[in-house]
Amino acid sequence: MALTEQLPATDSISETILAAAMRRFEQFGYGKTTMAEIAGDCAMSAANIYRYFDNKLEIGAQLARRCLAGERAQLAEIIKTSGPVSPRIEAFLLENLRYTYQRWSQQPRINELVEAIARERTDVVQEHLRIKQSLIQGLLEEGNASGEFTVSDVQHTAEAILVANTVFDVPLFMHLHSYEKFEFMARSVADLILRGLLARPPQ
Amino acid sequence: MALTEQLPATDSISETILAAAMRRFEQFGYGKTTMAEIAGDCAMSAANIYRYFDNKLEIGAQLARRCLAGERAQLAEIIKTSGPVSPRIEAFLLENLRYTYQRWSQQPRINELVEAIARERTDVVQEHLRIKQSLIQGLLEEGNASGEFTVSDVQHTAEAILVANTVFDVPLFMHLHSYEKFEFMARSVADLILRGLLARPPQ
DNA sequence: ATAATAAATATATTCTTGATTATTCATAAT
DNA sequence: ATTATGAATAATCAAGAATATATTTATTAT
Repeated sequence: MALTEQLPATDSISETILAAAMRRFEQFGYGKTTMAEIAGDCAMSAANIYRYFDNKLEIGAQLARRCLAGERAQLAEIIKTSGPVSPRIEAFLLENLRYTYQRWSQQPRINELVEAIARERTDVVQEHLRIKQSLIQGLLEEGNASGEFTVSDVQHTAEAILVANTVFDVPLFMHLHSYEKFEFMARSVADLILRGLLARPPQ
Repeated sequence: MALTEQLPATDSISETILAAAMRRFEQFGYGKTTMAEIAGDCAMSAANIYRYFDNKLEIGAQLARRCLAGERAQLAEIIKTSGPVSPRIEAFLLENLRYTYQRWSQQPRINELVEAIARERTDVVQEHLRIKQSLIQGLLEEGNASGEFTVSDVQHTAEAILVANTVFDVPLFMHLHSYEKFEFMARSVADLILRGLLARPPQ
């Protein structure tokens, strides 16, 4: 299984538009940025943007996709180290939390973008979750192969692990606790799950 | 540990007001119900309600507390059966989901009340979670006593179980999947957790 | 043909203002 | 004293006009 995903081919004008939009979204937010402003930054008319993107939401969706792909690249980086799988699963889940929290607290504008997309472009988020699930699935398979785990249904187990970590994945919850508290809870959940995954000696 | 909670002492006029408010909230929702209407139903002036409740939100909070207490009573009912603890934990988590889903789909008005309270009276929800956690804690202790589990830190484990089930507890997520899908996922998560809780034979 | 635009239209947002409603208070009834 | 109210005030909501913005279309330039 390839851990590095393929990016779609890109043409230069689309890229220019995306870059301009990203700068605006970062600084002023998705809602406050107008098509005219993005166009102005690219020295073109607003109408011309529509030759490259269906609409504003599609620009947002493409940027959100990249943002989420970056997050997954970071996660993929973490788990591709060698050694036992358990600590890598824990590291994966903790990194996932770290990313959610820091985007929520440090990049509220980007977060606003991601939330808007989550609301109106469910497909983007679902793709993200699907790929994250496949990353976990890979880890489970690796653990099975090495004898560390004996997971019979890697697909549904990976899904369950993801679902159990929902609270660490949704910015909406981040205001409820301090980062330290969340980190503690994520460790607890990870440990709880890992205890169940570890292979048992035949009874 | 007492499984039945103590309700606060109540006087009759407060009860009349609460009952009228509940009928209105059920039928028309929290937002659309006015203090004047509640007062009218009780044949009193709106001003008089303020002799019994601080404000409208407090009426909503008290009703929400009762609603959540009813939910917990149902959960307590389920887990007080005898026999092995594992299936009772699973039943607890499934019942928790069932309650969330059916309130979301069948009683949208009541749900609106609970959501308003969740937003503006965090304390009510936190108390609910605290007591649910203590219910799970009781199960873990029971499992430890019977030798079914070997859980070293029942408090934090109970918290982790609750946190891992967040998605089944928040109405906001209910639109994402069918009930059947949620039920399947809740089973997966429960099984994942239970595998880790079960006592291992000494290695 | 392709790329781009200005002008036209449709959609969404903001703002204003009037009405509704929550809450308080001074006063009356018991 | 206690219970209750009508009237006053403050806060919120809702409807609609005005504005701003997204998107489409007809046209121009290359």
